[in-house]
Amino acid sequence: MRVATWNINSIGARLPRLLAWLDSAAPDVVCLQELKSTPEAYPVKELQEAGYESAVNAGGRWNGVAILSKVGVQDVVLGLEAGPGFPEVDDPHEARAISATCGGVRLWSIYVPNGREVDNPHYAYKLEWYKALRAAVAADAGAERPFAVLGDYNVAPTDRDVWDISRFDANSTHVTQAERDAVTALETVGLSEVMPRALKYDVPFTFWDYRDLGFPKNKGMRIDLVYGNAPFVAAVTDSYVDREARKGKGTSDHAPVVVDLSL
DNA sequence: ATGCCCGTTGTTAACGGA
Repeated sequence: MRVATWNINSIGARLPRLLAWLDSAAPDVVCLQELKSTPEAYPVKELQEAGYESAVNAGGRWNGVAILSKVGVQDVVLGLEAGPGFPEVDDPHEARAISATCGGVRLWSIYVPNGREVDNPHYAYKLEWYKALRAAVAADAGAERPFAVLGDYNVAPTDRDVWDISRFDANSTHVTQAERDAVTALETVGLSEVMPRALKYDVPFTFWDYRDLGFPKNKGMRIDLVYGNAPFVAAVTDSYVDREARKGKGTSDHAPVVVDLSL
């Protein structure tokens, strides 16, 4: 089974690129983030014609997550509301999480709040959101069924996971110890990271800013991550960041992360 | 070549992204 995660930065604008990538990479399941779509505008028919069922949590102009599957989508849950400790900071109805069971694997697609600046209330919201996520996934993480949380974590786990750490200051998000601790705290409930291969260069960045020739200069960040429970990690045969999908016109600013499983 | 931001909206400026 091949699963993937991709922040596509608008499913409306990205549909041609998405369909082409589904055809070439042929994943069984894809976790998508940043749909930037209303439920009505979500291209359910086009994706069906490509062979994928959709579970969708669409938030309109901002956010939005989905799970595409060729192997079924069962027991769909929208958001973190199902778990205790859902953060009440900012808008509690932002479309940032969805979970489903696909081909016997329980999967979450998450779009973690950006945080904006360390002194912005959105940063505290980001840390609260991580706490709620950990609580929400704890039971599945400890279970026997293969389980993984895939998505845009909006955190670079180490200094190596950004192109130049000296470009980040004390008010910069994505690289603070508190954010990194929030991610690694997922290990306390039984999850561990699946590290992808880079297809080029040493670090498998997943995001490059559109501005200032970010991609050609490889000024990237590794912020799209996969955490799985022990049965999921044991089944992994390969993982890589498909930076080819970042090339050319009309691309997302993120590249997909692909995980192959012997399931 | 991978090339000088992009997507959305009570749109023609503002906001968010990271």
